[in-house]
Amino acid sequence: MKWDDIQEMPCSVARALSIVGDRWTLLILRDSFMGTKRFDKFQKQIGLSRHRLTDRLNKLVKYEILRKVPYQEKPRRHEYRLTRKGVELYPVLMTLAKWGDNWMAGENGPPIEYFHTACNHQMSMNLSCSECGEVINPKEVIPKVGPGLKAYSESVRSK
Amino acid sequence: MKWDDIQEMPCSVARALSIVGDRWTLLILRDSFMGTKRFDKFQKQIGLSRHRLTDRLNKLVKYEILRKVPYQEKPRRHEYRLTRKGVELYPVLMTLAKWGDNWMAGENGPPIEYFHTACNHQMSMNLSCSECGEVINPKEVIPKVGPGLKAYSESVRSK
DNA sequence: CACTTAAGTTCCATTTTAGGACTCACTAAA
DNA sequence: TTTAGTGAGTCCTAAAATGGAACTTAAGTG
Repeated sequence: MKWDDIQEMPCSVARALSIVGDRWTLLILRDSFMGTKRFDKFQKQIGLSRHRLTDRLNKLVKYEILRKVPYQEKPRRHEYRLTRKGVELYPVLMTLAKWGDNWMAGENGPPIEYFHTACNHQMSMNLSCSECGEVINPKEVIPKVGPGLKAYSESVRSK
Repeated sequence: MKWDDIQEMPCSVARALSIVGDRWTLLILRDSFMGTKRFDKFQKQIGLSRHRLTDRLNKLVKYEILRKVPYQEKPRRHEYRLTRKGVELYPVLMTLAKWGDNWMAGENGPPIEYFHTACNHQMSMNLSCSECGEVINPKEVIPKVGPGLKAYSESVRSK
């Protein structure tokens, strides 16, 4: 199976990873969320080759996760900003960060801490139910076949 | 920068990705959460080469995200089960899935839907604040230098 | 004019990956 | 008692992805 094929899988995790699941893309997005917008800054902060960075940024623009916004003419220069679609990857980054904090931080503790201005507390983030608001326990969540998978199975069967 | 070097970065996202941020690992874990435990089953469901799978499973065992549990002797066979550390990757998978549902599902809708037995509703998952319980708005979260980053800067400066 | 900056490109050597064939230890079927 | 099958790998080679350094373009600076 080639990497590009996983985009076809009837699985939202696979489809998301087909865009964001390579070596560097999530690190680029981490920097985007921290305010980085320009090519050289990404390159220095992340330390990947310029070649790769060009590639990844173009892919993110193609999939409308970042967009190029000109910030000067003569010479024409532009910066990369998160779109709505990009901003919605925030939970992915934050859950990764939390797991890293919990399991990979080492003796010095987490590198970054988070402060919630809405309630004035240092905090961490949990998953909660959109309906009842309670914190999620994985055992209380049951995955069921949804319309996308049903349609897929039918289309496979009819071949 | 080599891939292995990102583990040294003072960033929890980078450290988490150094383990789960390659082409296949999160797909393996997705299957683990869906109940898959055996080599061949992973291989068939994901469609990666056996060679890669061996590699990835060993890495996950090494980092104590999965553990090998024997289920028969003669010949000795074992299955791969999530550890506590592994189970705590649940939010990462679910936030990826939600993003995929929202942005990559296509006209047929999401392949999987989720049902919360605690409240008896079909639901999706949000990030909420550990302190006040409110749903998180990224703009209301301020990252601050934590102890891990402070220790790191000091150790760099003293060189 | 020589130097610098931002944002890429080009080239080449090295790494990683995909996919198929092969192995090993055992069990079940003919 | 050969034959086939299964689970879990290992080995090999060609193809793809990557890292690093040097080069390019279009300005602006001293």
